[in-house]
Amino acid sequence: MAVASLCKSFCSKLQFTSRVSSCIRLRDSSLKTEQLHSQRSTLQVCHIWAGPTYTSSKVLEHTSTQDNKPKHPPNVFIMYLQKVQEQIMKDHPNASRKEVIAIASKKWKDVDPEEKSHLAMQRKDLFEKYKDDMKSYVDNMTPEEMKLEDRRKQQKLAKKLKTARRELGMPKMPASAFCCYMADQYPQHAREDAVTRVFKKLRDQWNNLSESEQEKYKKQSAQRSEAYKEEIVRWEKEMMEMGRFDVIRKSTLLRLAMGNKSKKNQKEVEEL
DNA sequence: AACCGACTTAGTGGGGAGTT
DNA sequence: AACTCCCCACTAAGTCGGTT
Repeated sequence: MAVASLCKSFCSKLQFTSRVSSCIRLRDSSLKTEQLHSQRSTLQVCHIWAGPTYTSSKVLEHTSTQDNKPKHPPNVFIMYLQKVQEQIMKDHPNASRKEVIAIASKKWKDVDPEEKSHLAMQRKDLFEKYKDDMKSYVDNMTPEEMKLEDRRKQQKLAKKLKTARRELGMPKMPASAFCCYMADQYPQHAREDAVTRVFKKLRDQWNNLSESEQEKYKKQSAQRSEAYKEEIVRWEKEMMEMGRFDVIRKSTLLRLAMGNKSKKNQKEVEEL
């Protein structure tokens, strides 16, 4: 709450138009109050709070839904980085994050072995505490936390799958008739009004189009859909040849398994 | 044992989800 | 599809835990 009130008071005094994207940090509560007192952090947080979507209630909502999962402690270099970065930023006010890390990395090589071992000891303690905290977290997980953990795992898998598919060039889903209409019309109206209003206008226009006028876009969409079907079959065949069954759609795998009429095979596929 | 992936920090640019 | 804004990869070095 100290963070909230501090930011609110600054936001009321200052008018910011731009925003800082790293608002996630706030939700992680990793920005300490002391850090906020430094001008740099305060300004950054005020950027976040001054933004149109991150109102105080939203941030509070995020923090209140935080689970209690212990965080993995940083390694010794990260601990060192945290220690020296403020000074580096003071000495090199225009340095990018990458440059700050590079400077710290260079300094790290010359750090006194005694200091390194001191940090290592600190780190060891933190890790022991982390293990204890983690154990009691796992032992005392609430049904909500279990659900959250499951969701995390699923999200992670989904993300991995998505990235793999993208990297392997999976064809994109075809655009709907409405999307085809938007693609056709939007450029002509883009500068007329705010985006949401243009979209509303085009939505209304779309709804008022006659059957025959809509037909043109339905045809376009159908063509794309046909092309997609061919592309995806080709792509999935290619993936099978590469042995990448993990990226192929479940429906295709199921169909193949059914085609083989092998119940064992189908079971295996379903288990994927 | 050796290797690999995931994770730790913060700022930032870019990707992508959500919106119509 | 275009746009906004949220979210994530990237960057550094080191470490853990799982797999080969």
